[in-house]
Amino acid sequence: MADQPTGVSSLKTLDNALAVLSEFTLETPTWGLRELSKKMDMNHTVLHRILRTFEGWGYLRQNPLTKEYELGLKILEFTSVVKQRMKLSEFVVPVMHELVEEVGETAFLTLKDGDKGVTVEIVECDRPIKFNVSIGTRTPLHAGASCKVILAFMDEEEKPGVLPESLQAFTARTVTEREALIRDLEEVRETGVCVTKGEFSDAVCGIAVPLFNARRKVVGSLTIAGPGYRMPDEETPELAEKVMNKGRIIQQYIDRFGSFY
Amino acid sequence: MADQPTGVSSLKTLDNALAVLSEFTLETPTWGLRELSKKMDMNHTVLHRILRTFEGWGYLRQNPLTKEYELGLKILEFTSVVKQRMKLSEFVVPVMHELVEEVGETAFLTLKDGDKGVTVEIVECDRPIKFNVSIGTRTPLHAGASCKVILAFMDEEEKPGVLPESLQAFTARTVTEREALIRDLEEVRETGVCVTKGEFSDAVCGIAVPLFNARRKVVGSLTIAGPGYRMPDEETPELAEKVMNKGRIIQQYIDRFGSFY
DNA sequence: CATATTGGTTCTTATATCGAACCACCGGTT
DNA sequence: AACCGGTGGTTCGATATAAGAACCAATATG
Repeated sequence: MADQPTGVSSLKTLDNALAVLSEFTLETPTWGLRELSKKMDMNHTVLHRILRTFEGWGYLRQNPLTKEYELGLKILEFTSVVKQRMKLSEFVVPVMHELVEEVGETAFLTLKDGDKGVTVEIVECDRPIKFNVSIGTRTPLHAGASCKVILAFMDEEEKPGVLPESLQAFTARTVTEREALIRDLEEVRETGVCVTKGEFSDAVCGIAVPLFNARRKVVGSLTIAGPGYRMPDEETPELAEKVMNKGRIIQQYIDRFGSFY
Repeated sequence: MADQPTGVSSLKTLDNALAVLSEFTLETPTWGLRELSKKMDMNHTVLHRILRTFEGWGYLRQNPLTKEYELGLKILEFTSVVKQRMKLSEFVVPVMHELVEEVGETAFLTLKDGDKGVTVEIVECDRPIKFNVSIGTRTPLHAGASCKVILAFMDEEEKPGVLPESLQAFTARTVTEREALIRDLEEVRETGVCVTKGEFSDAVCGIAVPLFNARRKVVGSLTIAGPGYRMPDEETPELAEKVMNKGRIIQQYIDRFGSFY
């Protein structure tokens, strides 16, 4: 998390507050008042007021024993709203379940949000070893099948804005060469599907197809991912075909009901 | 949504902002600037700044076509944090799945949050007709099995604070008589399980057992719910037994790993 | 083409936030 | 017990900051 504020036309108090909220992450889900005030280099009185206000609304709550603050249950209220807005559960998830049945690997749906891909829905497969990811995860667009396929189908003029100067390497196999990446993307555009091996996480193979809105702009992707040894090269074409089929079904749904502007 | 602020030691700007955010509900997920400013009786300039600040952080986003605002994907980031904090996915959900297999109805986990019960996890059954509920739903504690069972096991001194003056009726069968409710709760405490029929939603039967934290305070409940005709009186004892069994397993887990302070 | 919307911006005033200094409490040291 | 360093929490005056009337620009409607 720990995003940057926009800086333009924003409320300082609210900016501060949201910066505070963003510190409650998977890595550091709880904070003491003083502890967080040091971390953020923020006057502890100011921080205290912010925490209390959030607490009053249920966004945060204080552990009565340790006095530490953590995210409150109020947050959960919004997830239903977001998801229903994306119309995910009623139609897309069942299709994802079918896909998981067919391929035996975890499937997930990614949406483009600015210069990041966000995992918005996951259907896990029923095996002890499987690809693991959390809802809400944000990753740059240049690595991993789910994100690369989005990048591949973006308008040329939009790309410069979302690609950073230097492409961060997540594994030894992440494509960090601009030229190489562009060649990759061209191939993805030709075949209509993106297959990656260990680019974002070691030993993970991903197969992804793009999803478009009514104006033919990429808005996200449908992906399956699993351990590389279960997805050898000779089987990927067959798997890719299955992902593309389900992708087409979801696409038809989007076209008809116009979600994901 | 649309909760009240606490009023004590809070930041007005942030309070305003959170009040704004709370207007983005399942019923009204999108708002135009002027439209919302009227609804909230708030100067549109002020509102505009709030919306823009939220937008800058990804909590809201503006539909570029309609110019309306809606919740952004940033929200999803937090859900993983909350859930992992509750340690739900890794252990509790599998147990809930087992329960759903056994009884063939939807199961859900409710946590007490102040004077409300919050649905934090749902495992739906695999039937066309089933009980439906959204994650994050907040309901008063006096109606429905999932909430009544929490109320039943709360400390006596804590109850006055959470029970409103008049008990809202959700259906014709909601218990709104204080005396009757107290008798119900006593029975629940004796049997250790709460069975309700159509108290919160018409024709819905719910069976719930309480969950306690390390200090033996009720923190939530495990519930199954389905259409009344599939859960006739003669079968409820058997179903209740199954819910209690799974409840015990989850309870053991909580006792060992101490989630849900 | 006038009117009434909409979203968005500017600039002044007054108000709401900041933050130093302040408790009260707790646990360990001396 | 007195002291220290560490919590979380509170108070109140100075001033930075957000409120809001008046203002665009654009679109839609008659």
